[in-house]
Amino acid sequence: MMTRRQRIRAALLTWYDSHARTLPWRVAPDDPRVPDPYAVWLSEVMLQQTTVAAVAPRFERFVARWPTVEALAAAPAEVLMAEWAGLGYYARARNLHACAKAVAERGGFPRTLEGLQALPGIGAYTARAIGAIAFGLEVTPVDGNIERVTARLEAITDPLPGARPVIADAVRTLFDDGPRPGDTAQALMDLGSGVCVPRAPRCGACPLLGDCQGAGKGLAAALPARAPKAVRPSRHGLAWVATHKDRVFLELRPPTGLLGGTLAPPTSPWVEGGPCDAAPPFAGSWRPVGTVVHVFTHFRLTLDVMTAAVVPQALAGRAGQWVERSGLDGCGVATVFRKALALVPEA
DNA sequence: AAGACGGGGGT
DNA sequence: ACCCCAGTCTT
Repeated sequence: MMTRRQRIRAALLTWYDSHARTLPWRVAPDDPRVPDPYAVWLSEVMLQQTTVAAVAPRFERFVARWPTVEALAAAPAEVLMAEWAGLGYYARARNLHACAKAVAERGGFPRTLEGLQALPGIGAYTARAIGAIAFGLEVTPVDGNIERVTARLEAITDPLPGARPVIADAVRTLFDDGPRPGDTAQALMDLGSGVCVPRAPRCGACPLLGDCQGAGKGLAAALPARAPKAVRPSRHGLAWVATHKDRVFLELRPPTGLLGGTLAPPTSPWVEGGPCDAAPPFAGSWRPVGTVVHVFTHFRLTLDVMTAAVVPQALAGRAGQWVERSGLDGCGVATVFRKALALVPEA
């Protein structure tokens, strides 16, 4: 007689053996090779707060350019930032570099949860993901996917974020301390990504349907419950895009804070309330070329874009660089400023 | 405990 | 156009 836990784990792994996604950083379930901790770490950091579709091509570029953690550690920071541009949460790129240096220095990744979690940019989730997938530690990472799968499986109706510890306990009880921990974690991720999806779960395709208490109660689509969302404030600002022939003037933003370490045109402060009337950073025949709306996690930005043809001498003493418009891809410009620069007509 | 921190995808 | 999604670090 199998217990419910045994049934769930067996069904999950059997499903994974035939349905595992093929991903650039993944070792297939029937492949005897051991996953490369560098690839597991890099992919998991890139995947924090984002999606497989966005990460896959960027991951391939990263490993082609830096095949080992030692190579990444030796990369110049601005080159790494340029490769990261567009992926968001730029502190991850800074921490990635710091982590690579620390790992190269100590001669490899630590093989314990505590050792992993002490590294920059590796928290409770990523430590468990690397531990389970790369080192076979019998632990289960809890990301949004696994949280959702588990809340449904166990019909946990308390709202997030308060329910987080309850769900984490359920994950431990069901999935820790068993065989194939890396495949178990990846199976849960694939299930959450393709079957047990947020809005309209495909319960008919789920290998765990028979043991899913949420589906049994008709609750699956409604779980996990969430506390009411906070209202997102609105801020306004101006961006000044100086042009000279086929170049635009960009500055390096401060290393920490919003979009830290990325290249951007000069902007006004971004203030709550109506349009602002800040003075341009330097003289020019400024004219408006349009407006960009960009939504950040904690506010919505309306950016009015101004442009002027400016001779470089007029900016003498101002730190920054004139960048060719054709070279803007790969040079560390965040998405909001790519949208702004796209509004500026060719000289 | 709460807030800061991007961007992309579905509807 | 709007809504939803998702880890780590700092304060």
